[in-house]
Amino acid sequence: MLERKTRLQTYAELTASDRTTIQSLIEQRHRFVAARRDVVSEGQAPRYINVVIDGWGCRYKHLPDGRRQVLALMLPGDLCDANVQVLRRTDHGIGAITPMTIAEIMPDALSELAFDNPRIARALWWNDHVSSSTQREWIASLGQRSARERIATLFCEIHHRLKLIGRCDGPVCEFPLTQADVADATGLTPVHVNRMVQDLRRDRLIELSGRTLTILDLPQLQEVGLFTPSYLHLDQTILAEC
Amino acid sequence: MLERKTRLQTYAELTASDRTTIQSLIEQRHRFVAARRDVVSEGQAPRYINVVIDGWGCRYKHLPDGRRQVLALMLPGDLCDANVQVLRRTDHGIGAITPMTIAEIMPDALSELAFDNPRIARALWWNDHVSSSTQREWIASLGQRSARERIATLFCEIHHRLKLIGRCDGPVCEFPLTQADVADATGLTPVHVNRMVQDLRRDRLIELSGRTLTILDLPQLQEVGLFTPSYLHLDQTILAEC
DNA sequence: CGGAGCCTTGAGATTTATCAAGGGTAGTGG
DNA sequence: CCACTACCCTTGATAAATCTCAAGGCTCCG
Repeated sequence: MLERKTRLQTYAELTASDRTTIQSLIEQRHRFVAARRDVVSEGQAPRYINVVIDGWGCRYKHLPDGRRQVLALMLPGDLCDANVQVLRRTDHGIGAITPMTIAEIMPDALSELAFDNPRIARALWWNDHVSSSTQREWIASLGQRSARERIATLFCEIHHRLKLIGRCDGPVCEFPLTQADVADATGLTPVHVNRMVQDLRRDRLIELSGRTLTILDLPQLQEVGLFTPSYLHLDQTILAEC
Repeated sequence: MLERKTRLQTYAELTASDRTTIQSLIEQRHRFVAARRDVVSEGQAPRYINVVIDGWGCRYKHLPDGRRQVLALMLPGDLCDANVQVLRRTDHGIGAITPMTIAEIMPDALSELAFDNPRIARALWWNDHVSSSTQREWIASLGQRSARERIATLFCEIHHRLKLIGRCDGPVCEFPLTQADVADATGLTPVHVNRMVQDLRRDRLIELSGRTLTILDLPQLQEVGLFTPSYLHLDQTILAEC
């Protein structure tokens, strides 16, 4: 099994004992969610803080008439809703794209931990900050980038995030999203996503088949997508080098 | 002068003494920013936490090639960047739309205050939560709503937010955004914004001229925009009734 | 009076969506 | 092992939404 590494552990110089504490918190309660089922449904009152141990998911939201928008991708190590205890009910859902393993943490246990341990508090802080920054980049993407640019950007983001958690084999990584998922994330039609993906293939920038994405020319793909990884704040993470 | 009311004061049952404390924090250091100038520039290292006392601003971001996206509107009472001390440099800017009065708060003073006072901490928490929720709604808007729907939604959001801070006179409110600003916020072209605004006028849903917006038929406008105010979490604020 | 900034309008191009159909593939049950 | 189904990807033709370019008008202010 791949090393389990929460995103928290990438955000601050945690000591061995910090990690053990977090690890034990994470191991207490696991939940398995089948592909295409909800981890947290829209409107549901959140009871736990969910940490993705394995599998891919997404945060999503529906308009009143049923149109669906993916708000963020959740990859292994991601913390779903650090601050959501305040909420009566969530205004969005979290869905599993692949089968997922989720660690459920008691909110109180985590806040206690953060209270006692400034390094962990800081890591949580950072986690929020990065997801907020990523949300902002998605707004810019949806507002300003063309279809081709959005898709290129999405591929770049995924590549960088997977690399950070050690789930990239050079230019190759897993890619379990369907083109319909990509459409929901980019605000495009599945048909149009398909055409743009084919363009990127034709230009020898990527290969995509099965559930595998290969980035043939990352610098070029980044240029096509006007992608700069700064919003992921990889530079301020400990694992930036891996 | 209009009552100064920070957004914080709408998020928790603050006592008179809490308010005095916040008030004194806010009164210590004021800054005036001319219209169309930056409050915080992109890439700048933030030194203070900025609270909007008066005037309208926006959070914005540029793509590498210069395209500009407005990420959020900043109205009186809004806290610009509660958590940004962690950052070396911001990945976005904050610009003044009208002349603005900004209170600059020392980050340390605020965190100390939050540490000592759980009600204020809770209010800060809420503030973050609402802006995050609003960001999510903007993602959904840009991804899924048509031009007409986005513009209707923007008008509705502004109306509700202004009403909350007591800056609506019935259906009438100030609206200092140019159509180019609306274009940057909705990811559209100024020309197209113009046409959609005219449609909404023609349908007797709004009036917009000078710097004044009148919503002639709010329920209908909300329906056109598929707008539901829940993401603003007005229901959980103290001032929901005003 | 002259600018500058903003709004408005028209014509035509481009991007993206819609509708419809066919093909591949993996898993399932007989 | 084969047939079948379900899900996904692909393609084409056409329509709709949005953008681009260009020009003119209005209003406010110096």
